[in-house]
Amino acid sequence: MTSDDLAKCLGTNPVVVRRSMGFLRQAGIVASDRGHAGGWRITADLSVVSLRQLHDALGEPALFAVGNRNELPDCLVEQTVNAALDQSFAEAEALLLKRFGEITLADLAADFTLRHAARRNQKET
Amino acid sequence: MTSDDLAKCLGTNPVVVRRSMGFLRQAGIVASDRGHAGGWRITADLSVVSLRQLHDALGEPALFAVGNRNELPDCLVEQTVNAALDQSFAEAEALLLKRFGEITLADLAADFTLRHAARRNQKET
DNA sequence: TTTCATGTAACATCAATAGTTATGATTCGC
DNA sequence: GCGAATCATAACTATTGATGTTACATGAAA
Repeated sequence: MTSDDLAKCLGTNPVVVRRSMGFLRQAGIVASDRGHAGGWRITADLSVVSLRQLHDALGEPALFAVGNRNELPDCLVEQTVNAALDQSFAEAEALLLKRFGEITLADLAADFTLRHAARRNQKET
Repeated sequence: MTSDDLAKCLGTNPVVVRRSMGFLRQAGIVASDRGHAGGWRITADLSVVSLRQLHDALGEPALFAVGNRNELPDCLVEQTVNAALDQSFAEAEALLLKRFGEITLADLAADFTLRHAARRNQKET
């Protein structure tokens, strides 16, 4: 599939698609071919690639909307609050990454198939 | 304490302080006095106010850095991905809010006291 | 009545993300 | 080989949300 077509599906720009797909290529999940009839291909086994791997491949972007203003503040109040929040966020992050690790692209494909069939049935009724 | 003094401590602007403190006042956690010798007072019992309550009082701002582009997309792929992520995020959010509910301002005050004593000892040595 | 505060609206700034344009490099079909 | 299709990438622009600022009104105390 070309970046142009993907961009249309995603409602965005082909360059934006290439930016993200480039990371997935570095991780060996997809490959790209230049020139005529080129575009993107999935190279990995869907049952092996987890959401966790995609997250890692995309540079482990921040999961939480908030974070410490300073990692090592002089202010003792700030240190105290940071410590309390760090602990809670670390637990939540660990759980989130664990769940991401349990969901593979094959799982999503299977769920998609169910949804697809359900929609088709609905149309026939 | 005045908004001006708080702003200096926080390295920000007094109006920004008032914006946030206004929410805490609505929740009954602090009170403000105008005029001479006015400013902000804590009105709640420190052992009763949890981080969860602060979070709620401040309007339950988003905890996660990512979210669904559309809540109810037509696209079946998007629906599939949303469902998978929603589940994981819901679990992580529940855990996070639970932890926030377990931490009170009194807990933070106690931890601060320890850190304060530790710093003092370090200076004496 | 002057001074010190908060309350609040309106505006400005900043940073991060997303989007765009432009150009170069590669591949395939003819 | 030539030209069209496609990715690669740098540079620039636009958008958005959070934050910061200014200005002015209101209220309370000395």
